[in-house]
Amino acid sequence: MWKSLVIHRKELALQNTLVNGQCFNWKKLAPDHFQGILGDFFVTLKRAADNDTHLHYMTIPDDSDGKFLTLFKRYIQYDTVKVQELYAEWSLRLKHFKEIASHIEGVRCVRQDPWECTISFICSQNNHIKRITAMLEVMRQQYGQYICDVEEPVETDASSKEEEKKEPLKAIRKIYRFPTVDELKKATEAELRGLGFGYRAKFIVQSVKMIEEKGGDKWFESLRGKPLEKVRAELVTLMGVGNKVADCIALFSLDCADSVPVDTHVFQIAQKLGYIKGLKFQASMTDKLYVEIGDAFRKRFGDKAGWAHQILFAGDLDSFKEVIAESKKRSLGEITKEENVSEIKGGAGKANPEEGPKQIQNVKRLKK
DNA sequence: ACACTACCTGG
DNA sequence: CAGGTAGTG
Repeated sequence: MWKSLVIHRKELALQNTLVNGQCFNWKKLAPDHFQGILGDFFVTLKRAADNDTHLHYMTIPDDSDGKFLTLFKRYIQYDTVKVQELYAEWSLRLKHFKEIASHIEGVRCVRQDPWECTISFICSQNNHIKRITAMLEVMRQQYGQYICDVEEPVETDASSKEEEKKEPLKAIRKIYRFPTVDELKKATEAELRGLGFGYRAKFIVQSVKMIEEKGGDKWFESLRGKPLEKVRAELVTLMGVGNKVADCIALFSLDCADSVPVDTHVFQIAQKLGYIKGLKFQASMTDKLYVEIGDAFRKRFGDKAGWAHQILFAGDLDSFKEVIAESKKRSLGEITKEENVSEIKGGAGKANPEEGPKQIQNVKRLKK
């Protein structure tokens, strides 16, 4: 049974929020048509082309008591964050932010379950979204609780396309929820390797054990509300969790809106644009440098810098790449030149008077 | 503190 | 090479 929730496209664009790399539990069936697994529910989300204000949803099991709606609202931070206000504020404050953001409206950070988020991002290292999504699907099917069957059009390759054009093949996809700590505890390294997790298999097994020893879900909950530095320090103790993954977990599941995950791409952009203090080029990421780049973002965007980061880099997906690549480059360059940005509400980071755009002269290639 | 590398797998 | 990390000099 279909129901609907009032939320404008500009507050939540399914494409820009659900499959931008912050979570891996959603599948795009068509534009504005997605399916995913959220808690105990299998969810279908849809927007009509002629309706900007309503989001339609259907779940299995049916949401007869509104339990899903509560869960979903918390997931998208419906009551707590208005992204249009953030867009407006940064657009006003920072030249060209608007230019970028106008191409990628409705980007939100979702508030995920920290346990699922942690395992997901351990899988994300040195990996791409498509495979991460596939790996986690396998993990759910192997260790999670069964929810339901869903009929889906089967993926066709080019050669067989002709014959299947008339009546597209349907396949049954079995939907399972994400395993609990106890459920995933049963997985062995060999098992996970066999399932295609590669060298991450060991990290998962060890981290699951560590998480359990620390108290599981209760440990994660105890991290909420703590400052980012503290949260990151705790998370980094897990095997397979470094700064970047820790920041992803903090931002996407533990309410650290000021967390700025610095991946290789952000690192390279920051370097070229002189986000980094001093003129000396550094070939590799260090703890110090990592924090420095994050601080540069926090100084410019304030206590929700992680959201700004997410909006700016959500556009790095193929669908947007060409459209905004140029405007983004200019924009980020512009941002470094902005004065007085530390006045932004809740602006964090230390003021640094002598900081300014410094073109790095001899930027050698990062990778060969 | 920083540099460098191995590491699973597949597009 | 891909939205990294642990381990080693």
